[in-house]
Amino acid sequence: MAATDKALAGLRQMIASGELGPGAKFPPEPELCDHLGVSRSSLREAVRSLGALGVIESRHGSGTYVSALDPAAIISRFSLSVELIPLEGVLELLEVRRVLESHATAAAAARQDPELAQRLGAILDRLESTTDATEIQHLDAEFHGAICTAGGNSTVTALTGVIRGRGGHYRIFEPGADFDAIKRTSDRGHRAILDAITTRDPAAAATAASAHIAQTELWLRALRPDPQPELP
Amino acid sequence: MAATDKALAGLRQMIASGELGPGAKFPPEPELCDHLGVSRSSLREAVRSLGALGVIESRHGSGTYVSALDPAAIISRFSLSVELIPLEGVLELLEVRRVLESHATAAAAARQDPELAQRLGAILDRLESTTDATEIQHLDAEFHGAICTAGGNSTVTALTGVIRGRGGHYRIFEPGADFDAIKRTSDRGHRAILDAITTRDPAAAATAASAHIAQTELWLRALRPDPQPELP
DNA sequence: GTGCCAGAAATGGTCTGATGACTTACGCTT
DNA sequence: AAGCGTAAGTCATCAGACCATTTCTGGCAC
Repeated sequence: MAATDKALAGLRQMIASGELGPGAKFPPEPELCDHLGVSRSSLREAVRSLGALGVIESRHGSGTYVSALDPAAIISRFSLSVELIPLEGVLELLEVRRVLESHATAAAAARQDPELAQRLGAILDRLESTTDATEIQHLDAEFHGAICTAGGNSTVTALTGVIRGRGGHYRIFEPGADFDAIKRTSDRGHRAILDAITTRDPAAAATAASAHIAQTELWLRALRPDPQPELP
Repeated sequence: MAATDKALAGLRQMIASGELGPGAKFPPEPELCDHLGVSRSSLREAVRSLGALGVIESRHGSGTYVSALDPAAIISRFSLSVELIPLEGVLELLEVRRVLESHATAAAAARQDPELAQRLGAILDRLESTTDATEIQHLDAEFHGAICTAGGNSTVTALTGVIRGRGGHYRIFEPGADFDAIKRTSDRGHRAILDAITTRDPAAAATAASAHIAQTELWLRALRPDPQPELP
């Protein structure tokens, strides 16, 4: 087995066996090299691999630690790869978002939480009064994110967030011929979702969310040419 | 910005900008070091990071290439991190699987595909006649995997597969007091799913799949102590 | 005794150079 | 034209040195 793979397997085993739980500190690099039988370079490459996956994290001058191993945090790391997926693949991902988010929206509607509806309404008021593409994107994320959070499953929130972030790189809301029509349709969709939540109608909420995201899929399909994601 | 981060950003930018598409080959390491302004160690750590995420892959003696950037392949890389998530988190993930897989099962039922029903029936025949834990796990994966594939979204198939694989590390089907009852309930659940697919009833299929996976969640909750995932 | 500060120790981050291992391409032989 | 061996190209690994950051420790001032 290759050196880096050996180190990778060893590190994973230390976590999987329970020897090191969430937040635990690894031995210093020289000690790990000795224990795993690889050079420092190979060990460090293995550490980077697990770091990219959100499993461990190194702090300069302090040490290397097992992460919290929280599913939401780990899924968020996916954005590093998802942001590079071409449009073809993004459309498949949007189906995942549609299914998960309509589920979460129904769960949010089932909750007896007037404060949530009020907060969502405030977001929509701001969203409907702006035409700035960046602001639209942020408020849209805030709206859907708040609903998913109310849905109660942080993993779903993280996953839908990653996918939504990827879709956001395709600027639907650029000033153009169709801008007004698209914006009006989008605003209507958001209001339909909020109405269903306000009236505590989970089935209507699921339908509204599903339709809203399906509409986004249609817009993206029309945008095929020239995707230019911006990296942070 | 740190050297490795600089290299990471540079590599991602080369892909995101379209300079290098799926399958394209990167320049040799020394050239990349020069271009990105970092040492070879730092470059290699950045490459490993993106490799772990399934974005690029290095082939010894050949070169470093952009991966296919297929969403299903990228999601499959998640198993490296998901397999390390503690039981608490796995339960949240199972809700994701339940929602996605019941959707995919409904889609499979909507298809007019007698050959699928026949194939699934053959799997269940084998599954019902075995009591070996490993074989049960494999046949269960084959059954649900075939259904998800028929659902038509490879991203959903990959995601549910990763989560199912994680759950599989908790051995529900170990010989014990409840083995017979659990096995019988599980078999019944599978048959209910197949019946719904055979009769082309998407709603019933979604319900059956959802109930079946919810049952798994209950069994896992009862298994809290001593999870020992086996790494390959 | 408490709080602060400087220095020392511990630890990860980066760079350099050399060597090994594998793949690919080329040219030679048959 | 096919097969084969060699050479070039490329990634994999190791070793050692030095830098940057964090953390610990001891002593000093109050």
